[in-house]
Amino acid sequence: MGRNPCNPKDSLNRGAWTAIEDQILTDYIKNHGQGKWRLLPKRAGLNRCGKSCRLRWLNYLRPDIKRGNITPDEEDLIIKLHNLLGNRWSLIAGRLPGRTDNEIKNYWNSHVAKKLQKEKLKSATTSSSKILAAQDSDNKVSPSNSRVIRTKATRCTKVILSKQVQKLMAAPSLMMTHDMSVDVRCDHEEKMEAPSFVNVDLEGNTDKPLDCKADFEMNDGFFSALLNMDLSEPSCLKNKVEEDSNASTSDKGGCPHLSPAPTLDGTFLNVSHGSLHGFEDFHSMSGLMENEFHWL
DNA sequence: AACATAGTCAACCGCTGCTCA
DNA sequence: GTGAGCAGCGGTTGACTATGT
Repeated sequence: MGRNPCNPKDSLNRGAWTAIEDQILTDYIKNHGQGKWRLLPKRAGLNRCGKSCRLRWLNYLRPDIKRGNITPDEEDLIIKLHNLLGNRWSLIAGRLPGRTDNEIKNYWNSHVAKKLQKEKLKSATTSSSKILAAQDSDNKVSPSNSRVIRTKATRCTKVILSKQVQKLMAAPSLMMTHDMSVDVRCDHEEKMEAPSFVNVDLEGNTDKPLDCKADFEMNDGFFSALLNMDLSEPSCLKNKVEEDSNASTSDKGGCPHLSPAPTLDGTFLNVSHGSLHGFEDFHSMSGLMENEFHWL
């Protein structure tokens, strides 16, 4: 299935790129743009496979690449993002301008992982930290306990909504704003008249009561709010029902507010004005995504 | 100086998911 | 609905460099 674009038997150049090859590739992409990587080597006159060209450009030659030491701020962000996203290096890199997934992956493996391991060892030796270390260890052993959200792509994909969710969507506390648009499509299309799309208005009202499939499109504001959450701050994860109901639009900083929403297995997702509302905690959000919503 | 070991990072490999015919 | 072609992702490898003995 379109595999093996770089056949080792081909007499293509392999290994480190020369300055001349770099120049040829850079010139070609400047003139013709990137993409069509398979055709690029032939057209540019490079004796490389397209995959290799793509990698070289994305990880090394791109003009917007920031090279050099990872700053402490960046490292802090990498750790937070890794805590949230796991080994989704591409997603993590997307939040660090100028950094590539390969660079972050390498940095993680050679610096951060070891550093964290050392810290863990150190803390494990002190009696007061033993419990925390054990909890951390448990999280690693059991993915189901992890706070890592198993998203799979930079854009959100199909979501299956059950009848239960349909009912919840009719609840006024699920607010679909400009930050999150939803197309809901019925799974039982054959029983329905065309068009098969179900309208969901800003109040969450729907006109079809069946199991549905939705396309979620979340903009940067939504995702930023998610990523900017301080996961170490328990107050971010507690329900602030009264506070939120009184001042739902007075967000300051990255700690999302919560709304008194109905629950799916005790959880609910609410999105409003670029902030993220309504998580009981991240366990529940993981549960929401993995069980009721099919993110994977 | 010579060798061994550890660390770093560019590049490769195999796979998945998306698009399109 | 199916399969080919492709881009992109994450894990791994291996060349190179730095440091220690």
